[in-house]
Amino acid sequence: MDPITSSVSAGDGARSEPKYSETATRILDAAEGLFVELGMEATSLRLITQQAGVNLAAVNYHFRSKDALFEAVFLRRFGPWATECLKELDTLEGRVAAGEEALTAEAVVRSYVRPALALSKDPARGGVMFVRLFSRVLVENHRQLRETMSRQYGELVTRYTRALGRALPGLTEQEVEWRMHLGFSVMFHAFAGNDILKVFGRSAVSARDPDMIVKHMVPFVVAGLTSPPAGRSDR
Amino acid sequence: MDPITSSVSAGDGARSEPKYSETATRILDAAEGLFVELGMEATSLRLITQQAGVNLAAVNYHFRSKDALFEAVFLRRFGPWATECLKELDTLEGRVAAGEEALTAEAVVRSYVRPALALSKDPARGGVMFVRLFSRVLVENHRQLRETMSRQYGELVTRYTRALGRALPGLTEQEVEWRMHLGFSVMFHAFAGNDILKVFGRSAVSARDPDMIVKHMVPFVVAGLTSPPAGRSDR
DNA sequence: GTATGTTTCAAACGAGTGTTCGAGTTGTGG
DNA sequence: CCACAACTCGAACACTCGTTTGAAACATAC
Repeated sequence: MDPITSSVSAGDGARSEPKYSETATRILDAAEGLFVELGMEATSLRLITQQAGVNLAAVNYHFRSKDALFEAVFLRRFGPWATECLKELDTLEGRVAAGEEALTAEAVVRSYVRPALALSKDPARGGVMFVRLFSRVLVENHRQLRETMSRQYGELVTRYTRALGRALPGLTEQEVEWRMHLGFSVMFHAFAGNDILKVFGRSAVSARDPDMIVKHMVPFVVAGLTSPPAGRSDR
Repeated sequence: MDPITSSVSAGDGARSEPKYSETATRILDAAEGLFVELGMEATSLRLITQQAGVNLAAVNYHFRSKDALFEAVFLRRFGPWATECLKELDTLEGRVAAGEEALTAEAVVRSYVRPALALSKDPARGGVMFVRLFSRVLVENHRQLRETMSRQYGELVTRYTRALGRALPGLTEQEVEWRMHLGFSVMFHAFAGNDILKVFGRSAVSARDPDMIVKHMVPFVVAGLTSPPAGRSDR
């Protein structure tokens, strides 16, 4: 029987983290690094399997297709991150409801930065790979993956928009969405190290220490989010 | 004789905008759109030449190779943008020296946003294509292109760093570089429409009107740039 | 007219792509 | 021991890829 259906859907309708066999894991690990470094199109299955030390046909056996492999590589990291984000939001909103904390933009930002930071510092969960992969997904056009994301993780963005809206009263819904977009964008690309200075060969900065990144990025993002509303009219 | 050497280097050592034959231009136009939409690796020369209505071999005749074509596609837009940015910086610094204007972060930001905005609104110069292409170059790894950039356009980033440093006294050189990186990153990805909400299928926002983008992005970036320095210590 | 240099074109080249297939191997329960 | 499923493996399939070639078409100058 093919191992795909047995691992991805674990029975009920709830989202679940599939367990992978050792071979499948080796493939995922190798593919992750190569997708991040070379991009999905430029990475061949032969390179992946060679680096993973498995047979070429194993990819199609375990993942059906290259596209499905990419999706699996991404979701393996994205799932846990999203789960942790929702948990952070839960506790934050709990504390706010209990009057123990104010719902500030910084608190919201930290609730999604913290899981990303934890991931970045944990090599066992892919380290900085996930963020770099995400920054690629933002720019490239993985239609199939986007469908999965909007189907399975729509709740995430809905809840963040609502929380940010409450943290930033005085802003229209459109303005909130704009700042969400900009704030998340900065985080992922900053973590991923997509540095303009690097493109120009002036990369003294990107020391790639995740703590350093957070230190510089969070104040930047918070300042952007909390800046006074843009001009009143719509032109 | 091959037309490459005759167009790219126009004699002296100065950077020059090469003139392209009609066939070469058709190729550049088609390639630009496809590289932006599909990425360089996923775009085949056959697709480009078919869409451009030229023979397949024309690419290698006019541009030597696919890699060189990509570089040409990018530099055709980047060159004019960089030139205009330097011009804006010149006039800004001139007015500052004459005491007619203060050197604010916003003025610096606008000096690189304005050329990008002008480009985005001018279909004859590629419209929004250039910014989207740049956002891809930020994420992907075009080694050859990066060498060209750092060789030919190092001045651009040097001058911006210096200007921003003067506009933001009180910041260390490292902090200035960090904010440069973050500020430019936001601009390109915002213009390019690399929207997180879009990935999740909640894309009510990205109306893609360049003026709208500027309206929301500039205050965000300026607020981030001018925010108080991060914590004093280095941890 | 011929000669010369530039540009186009159809066809092919060899290498590399994702995917499939069927035989082989391994491991587990009866 | 056997049957049966899960898994691995080498070989092949049917393409597509970027690039090259050599002959034709075109332009320009003498």
